[in-house]
Amino acid sequence: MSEERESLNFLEHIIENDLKTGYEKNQLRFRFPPEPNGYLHIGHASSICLNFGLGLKYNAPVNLRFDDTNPIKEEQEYVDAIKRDVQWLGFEWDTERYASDYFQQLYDWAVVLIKNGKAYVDSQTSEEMADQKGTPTEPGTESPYRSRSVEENLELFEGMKEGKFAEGTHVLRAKIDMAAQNMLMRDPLMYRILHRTHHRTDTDWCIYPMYDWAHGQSDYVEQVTHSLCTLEFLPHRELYDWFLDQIYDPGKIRPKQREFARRNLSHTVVSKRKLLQLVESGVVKGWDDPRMPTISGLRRRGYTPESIRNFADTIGIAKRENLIDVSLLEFHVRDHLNKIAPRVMGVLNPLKLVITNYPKGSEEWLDAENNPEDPSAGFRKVPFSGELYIEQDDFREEANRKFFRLKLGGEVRLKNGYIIKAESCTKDTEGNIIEVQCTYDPKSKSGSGTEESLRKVKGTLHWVSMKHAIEAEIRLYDRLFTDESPDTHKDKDFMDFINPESLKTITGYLEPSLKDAKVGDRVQFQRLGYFCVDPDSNSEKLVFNRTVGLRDTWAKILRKD
RNA sequence: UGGCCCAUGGUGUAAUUGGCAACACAGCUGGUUUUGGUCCAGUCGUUCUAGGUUCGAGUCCUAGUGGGCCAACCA
Repeated sequence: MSEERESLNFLEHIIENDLKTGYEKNQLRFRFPPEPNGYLHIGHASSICLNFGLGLKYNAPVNLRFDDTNPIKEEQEYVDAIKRDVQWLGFEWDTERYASDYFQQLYDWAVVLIKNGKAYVDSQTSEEMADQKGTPTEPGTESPYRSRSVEENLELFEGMKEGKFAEGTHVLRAKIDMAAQNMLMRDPLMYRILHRTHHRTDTDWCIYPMYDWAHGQSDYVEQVTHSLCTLEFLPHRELYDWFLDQIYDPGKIRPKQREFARRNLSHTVVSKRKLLQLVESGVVKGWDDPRMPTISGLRRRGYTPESIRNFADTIGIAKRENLIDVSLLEFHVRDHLNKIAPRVMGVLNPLKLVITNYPKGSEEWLDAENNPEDPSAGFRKVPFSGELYIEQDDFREEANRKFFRLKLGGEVRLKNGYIIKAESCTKDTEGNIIEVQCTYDPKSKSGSGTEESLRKVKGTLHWVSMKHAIEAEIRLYDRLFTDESPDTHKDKDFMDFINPESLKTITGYLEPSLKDAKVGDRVQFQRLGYFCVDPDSNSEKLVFNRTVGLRDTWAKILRKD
């Protein structure tokens, strides 16, 4: 047995340390806190895997908490989509929570702050307050309303809550320090007036807490021990702690905010605003377009939850800037699909192949192994006949020794079938090859055990019988952007890097066993890649998405030459 | 022109906390193979710079360089 020490990421080190110096293991608690204002993407997946992964590792509960403090942007539709995505990834939350569950508690605590002289109602415009904020190098100036009496503040705040004031007329601010180095400590807003309908509290409230006032207190209510967020919230930590100081009961768990660097994936964007722009501009067909880095897009593309979890585990977590190559994500989906996807044959760029010595009009059904990686997957039958389709790329009139495929006078095996030899080909008036004529060796049938069947030939081609083939729409996807980091160029917009060839739709010819394929089924088209059945399929027509191509050594050789 | 955070092979992340810099991916070479897939073996390549502390520094200190973040009634 290996005695290798398990390597920990920096957050696990923090937790281990906390376990040594204070917390009991059974006190640990985490949370994943999405705002329900958009769809989850691969970056969220990483955060989900981090938080729920820690929950699994330490056998600690993880809450799913919706950070729903802004009724202008948040909708039930997003709540539903987020829950579906987290579940699909394979995680179970302990309890489903909402920041809006705590609106009353938050209000009560705000009253405490006012009574303690730690918060006040400001009645200036947002422009005036912005002017007084100062800059990172100059201190701000205090609001003329900063010294209102506790009684007046209480009355105004209650009035705000009762809906007596119009939006924008008053806010509640924490009274901290207008000269603080940290801009967030310069009397940050705690509440604003919003006469809006909230997806859960309806019209119960016309004041809504700001993120900083809601998040840490929600962690505290839930007794979350480690509140993990991305690096841009680092300056918020001081405020997070200040707010907790105002309400903290020493007998309870005091949550800690810790920050990690968000994972950036190459050749894509993940900001909700930019994703929305892709949808609204029609570059993609929707949030779940298979080219989108959303979880719903990846799901539709054919990614498995396992592959995404493995990806997240592999890339780890740290505090430095990063750009993870999308090929690593592709590696993980291939790795998983290789183990589970049944093999089938399909031809995407058909070239007619005629076997001149095959008995006219006859056919036979050959045995084909479903998955060499999984013997228990068994075998199926595929029909063979004298007229087949092969890939155009698999035939050349002449070629050098590196070309393992079919060339005139050369031999090749048809997968699960016979060894054939190309004798001649036919061209159209423009010189394009439109048909290949060949002969086959009847004794070379796969699996027959004959001497001829055991002959080694250099290449093996996939094929389908023309007569038995079923047609399907095949959607071939490529990266959405031509640049590895499209939204980091100062002089160019990310939309300038849209890959015009991110989607190619063609007709493919598939073996008939695919007739009963169901939406979501994942298969490997042998020698081509992994494909899955798209929800656009119906009883008339099958639609396949290419999840990812197979590793292609031949393409690499071609590139080098 | 203030403060804070970060810096390890091409990419991402580790390094038993100051003790022989490693793992995955990518690359390259070869082998197996009825998928130019998978699998197997091998190989290339790393601590931003300059000082300092120390028997010993990727790790600690100082300075520099480079990158990121900070002035929404967003989260």
